Amino acid sequence: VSQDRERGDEEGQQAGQGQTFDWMKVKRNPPKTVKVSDFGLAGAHNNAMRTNFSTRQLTELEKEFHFSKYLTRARRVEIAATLELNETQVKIWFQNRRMKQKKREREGASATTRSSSSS
Amino acid sequence: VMILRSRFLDARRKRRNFNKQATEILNEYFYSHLSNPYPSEEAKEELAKKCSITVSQVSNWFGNKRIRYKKNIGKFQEEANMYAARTAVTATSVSAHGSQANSPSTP
DNA sequence: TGCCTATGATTGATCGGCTC
DNA sequence: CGAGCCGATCAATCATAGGC
Repeated sequence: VSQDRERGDEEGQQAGQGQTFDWMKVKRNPPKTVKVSDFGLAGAHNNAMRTNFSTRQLTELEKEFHFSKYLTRARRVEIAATLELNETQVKIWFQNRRMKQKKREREGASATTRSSSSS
Repeated sequence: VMILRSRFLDARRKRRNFNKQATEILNEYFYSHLSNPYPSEEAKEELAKKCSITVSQVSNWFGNKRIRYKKNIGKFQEEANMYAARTAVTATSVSAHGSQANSPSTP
């Protein structure tokens, strides 16, 4: 029957209509791609936002991925240095790349599931 | 710099909008679960079948919808009320009847 | 025809949970 | 106890579709 529970409205400010649920308040922490010493920033924290990989970097990463879906610590260090990226960025790229491939396989498989629907 | 957006392999971005029927189904689910618009894998599959689209597309749709909704709740108010009213009827059919004018729960 | 908004897809990075 | 992985999601952006 009743299935509602939550809330912690402390702000005390609301338009009034559709209530504000938790998922609407979710905020992601900004990336921490700390890239110190680069520009004379007067601030203190330098969070680099979404990195835009160059075509060269993507090409290299793609090549590596084809060679091996998983990275070894050594390989990661090497690639990061070569492409001027953080080890974390390389690690995450492979992570995302694997997920991307899996998604593709899944979608492609469903299409293959056709043809012989014999009887 | 600017550079390269050569997403040279973005031909697939030849997107096409979904049918109005599909959008109806997706919105109906979204607004009837506004407190938690995160369909389970099973729910996504069912929605995908009903809408004749892939599960990934259902995920994309919910992902975009959630982000854009919370980005500008006011802009979706009308749409929200419309679907809320439309689905409110089904909820009341179970219990006695109660009131259906507005949304339940009001702290 | 040009311009602006709506919308589907892509993707670097985050979040929580699990394994080792 | 922490590092890497998975699965889901976020958030910003791309490129096109649609309306005027």
